[in-house]
Amino acid sequence: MLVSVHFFEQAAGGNRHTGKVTTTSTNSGRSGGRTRAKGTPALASERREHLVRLAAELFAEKGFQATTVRNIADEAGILSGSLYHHFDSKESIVDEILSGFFNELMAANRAAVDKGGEPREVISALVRICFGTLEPHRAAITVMQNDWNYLKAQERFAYLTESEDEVEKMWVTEIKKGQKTGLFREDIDPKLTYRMIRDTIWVAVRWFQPGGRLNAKGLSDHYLKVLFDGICTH
Amino acid sequence: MLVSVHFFEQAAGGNRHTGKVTTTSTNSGRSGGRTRAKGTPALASERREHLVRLAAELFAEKGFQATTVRNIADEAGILSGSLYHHFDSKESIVDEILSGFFNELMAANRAAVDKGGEPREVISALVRICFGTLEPHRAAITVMQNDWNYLKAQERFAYLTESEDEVEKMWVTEIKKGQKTGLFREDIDPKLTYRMIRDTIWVAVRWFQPGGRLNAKGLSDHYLKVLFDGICTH
DNA sequence: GGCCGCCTAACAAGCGCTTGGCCACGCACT
DNA sequence: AGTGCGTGGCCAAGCGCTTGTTAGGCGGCC
Repeated sequence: MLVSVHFFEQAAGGNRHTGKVTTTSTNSGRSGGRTRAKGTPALASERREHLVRLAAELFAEKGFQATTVRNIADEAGILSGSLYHHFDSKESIVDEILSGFFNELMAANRAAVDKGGEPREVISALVRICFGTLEPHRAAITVMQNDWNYLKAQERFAYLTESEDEVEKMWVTEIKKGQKTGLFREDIDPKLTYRMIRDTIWVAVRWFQPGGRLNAKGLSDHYLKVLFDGICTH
Repeated sequence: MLVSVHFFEQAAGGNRHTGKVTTTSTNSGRSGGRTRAKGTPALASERREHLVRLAAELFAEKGFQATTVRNIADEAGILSGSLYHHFDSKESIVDEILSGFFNELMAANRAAVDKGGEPREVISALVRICFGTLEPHRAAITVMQNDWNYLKAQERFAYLTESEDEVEKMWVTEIKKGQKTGLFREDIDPKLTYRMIRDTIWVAVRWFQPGGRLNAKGLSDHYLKVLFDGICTH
């Protein structure tokens, strides 16, 4: 609504709707180049991937539901209907983004747990993994924050809930292990503690800026300090 | 000819609209008796407040943008257009909910800071205040979580940003004070720490259940333990 | 010639909101 | 007692607009 980011090469290219004025020249000017050069038959569509990245950028700013297919098309300099040549629905776009993110995240999480070690080390690793995804997967995390309820209600995105459950088990197991070995306090609730850690990390996507004062490592270090030892001096 | 209408048209008119039957009980109680008793001219509309509460419940589940005026009207057993007899826009409904919440929150925050005391006590009080609003103001907090970006872009809701800034100053001031007196560690970033605390608290509205295992006090106690001293034993 | 990428043009459904009117009630006034 | 009238609550109908999606066609490249 408020956006209207678009650049104007589109004005020439799109040449608008009711404008009519002979489409013809339209194409010639804009995508005429296309310049996919010579070789490269574009494995599994290079254009498609580009569109996904454009969509991801918009999702990262406003979330999934708040982004319209016309927003995405505008950003790409095409019309909304043309998107359906590459995707069969708006949801399949976000599916591609989300499943990619979750595959990577779950693989990294499992590796960290399988590697073993002291609970403190494992949890440190998990925290670092999560913060580490903040930059490369901003879109997926934003969508996960804003549209979780909407998406998880659809069976297509059942993997969201499944992944969530699996991750929770990892964390709770590790926290309990730490309590047994006397490393962690007995008077904290494992499940509750996990939830708060999880939320604190992911919600950071709202104010985290890739080029900003703090990078993923700085955030992780800071948070782990507070998490393990608190903000008080001892 | 036209006279014939009188008796039942109202009852029929009540649950109209495509059969549907709506929420039933709502109506029966509603315009049938009307029963506003005798005196009580209903100061500033008692009906209106009821509608606000219904809307708040829906906002608490799905957020503001995801809730339609027809959802609200359905819940009340009336047609969407009828809502505009009480409110002049959908936004004025959420405004009522949000401004009420922020007035209460800010007053409590200011009181806690003005009361003074050790930074640890002040911060404890602030944390408890926030967790304490989770139950009575679920709707406002959910909206604040889901629709913050959309709302803060409109000047009508300028008080959101203003309040946010004021609260941040309170927290940062208090944290820095604690660092100066040697109570809090020097190696934490006040602003960053505040943000993480804030987010952790508010985001709890997603899984917090009023009748559940933990109430606001339980949550506060647990969180303050971890915040001040960490999850490790010492 | 076949495919890829895109346009044109529309669709049905849903959105927030408006307009105009009907009805029941309560108060005031004859 | 009756009449008149204001008012609060709602319905009926539909406005203009946006949403995701579809159908068919056209042009350039291998």
